[in-house]
Amino acid sequence: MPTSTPPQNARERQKRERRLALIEAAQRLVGERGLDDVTVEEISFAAGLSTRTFFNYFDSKDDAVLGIQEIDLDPEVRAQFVSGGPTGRLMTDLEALVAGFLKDAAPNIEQVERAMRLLTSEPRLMQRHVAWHQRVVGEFEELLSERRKARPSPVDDDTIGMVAGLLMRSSALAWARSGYEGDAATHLPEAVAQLRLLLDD
Amino acid sequence: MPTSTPPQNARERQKRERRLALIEAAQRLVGERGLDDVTVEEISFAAGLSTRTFFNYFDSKDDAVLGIQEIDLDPEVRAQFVSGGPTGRLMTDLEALVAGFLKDAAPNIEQVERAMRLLTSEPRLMQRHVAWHQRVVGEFEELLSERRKARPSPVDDDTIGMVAGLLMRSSALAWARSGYEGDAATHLPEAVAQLRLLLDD
DNA sequence: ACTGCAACTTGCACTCACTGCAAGAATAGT
DNA sequence: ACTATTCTTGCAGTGAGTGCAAGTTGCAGT
Repeated sequence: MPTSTPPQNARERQKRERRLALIEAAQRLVGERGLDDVTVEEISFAAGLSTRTFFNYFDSKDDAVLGIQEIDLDPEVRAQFVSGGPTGRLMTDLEALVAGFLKDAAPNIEQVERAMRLLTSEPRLMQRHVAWHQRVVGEFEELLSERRKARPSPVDDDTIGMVAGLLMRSSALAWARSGYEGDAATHLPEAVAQLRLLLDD
Repeated sequence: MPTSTPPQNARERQKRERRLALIEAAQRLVGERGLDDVTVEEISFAAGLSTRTFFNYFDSKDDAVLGIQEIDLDPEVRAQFVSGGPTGRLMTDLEALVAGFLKDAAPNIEQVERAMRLLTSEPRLMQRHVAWHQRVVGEFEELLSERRKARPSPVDDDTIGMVAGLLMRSSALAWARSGYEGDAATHLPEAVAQLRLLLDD
């Protein structure tokens, strides 16, 4: 059961369709010709929209290629983490939180996969990608400072947030290495294990 | 004794001076008026150079504000790490490596401090900053894959690189929190301790 | 169906970051 | 002093991104 109910009215549907069309066009054209040889005008035209409208949907060309969107974590996962759950052990709960994010961030697996492939062929995109990643870490930190009330920790938000970000990225990389089998959250335990291994060296 | 010998010939000296002038002008003007209300033309003029020359020194306005430059790690630190030293224990050696980077990355303390302050007042800069940070992590990974020959590790380069990046950032943050007392490397042990604390939760 | 409303799209005009090129100035080596 | 090299600069151009105001389209109530 999807947490976000699919849109019923025409407005919402069109919005989603247009967004999708823009991402699809951007990824396809950039894949064919390279990031710097595709203009926003071309992407917009290919998606059947005006250039101006493109910028109603995305802040930049790069964002469209990466399909970057607002992150809205499953409220249930969020609530549970903030209230000190699900297990009460921080590292374990962090794992659950990151898994929730990974599920939310990838509504469309193929799109994410394409984005990750373009990320390696177009290094410039990495900039926007890590900026997004940083925003997610910021989100983690907010949740942490709330959770702190329910269950204090001697470790500061920055460190925990960065570790959460590390786990997210590490499992995404493992997922890519596996040839995009299943979903990224599958590789989370592996990421945690690697981290422990290093620290216990 | 500084590892990089100061430049003797006029060319090198001017280059450094012009670079400095551009950074100084960029930081000052952006601090006064905000990132989006300062043009590259104004920065260049304030530094006594042409707009075109600005782009011979920096790839973007943001880079100048942050004073981003090529990273060239102390060859000695580099060689020692690659050959499996200084202690042979990965986490400890990583700490030494990061300390080396922190020293190299901050040739001018005040400049770095100003950059870090602007980083909080101008969120857009964070994008370029993390992109730079990512480049450094990439550098770490190269060193790791070389070190691997001398001293293999069961942990993969990605994870180690990210942990090194985490330590670098964590100690920079602690340094900022301390009101920029001394230098960032001072706070490295603290960063490691925090990380261990979290993992051993 | 009609109407008024709000959301969305679009064209237009504009600013400015950034680039390639070619000419000119400064500097280093001999 | 002569020359090769390196660096600066102006110029002309591309294209990303923005504010605005005028249209268009879907929505809700009557």
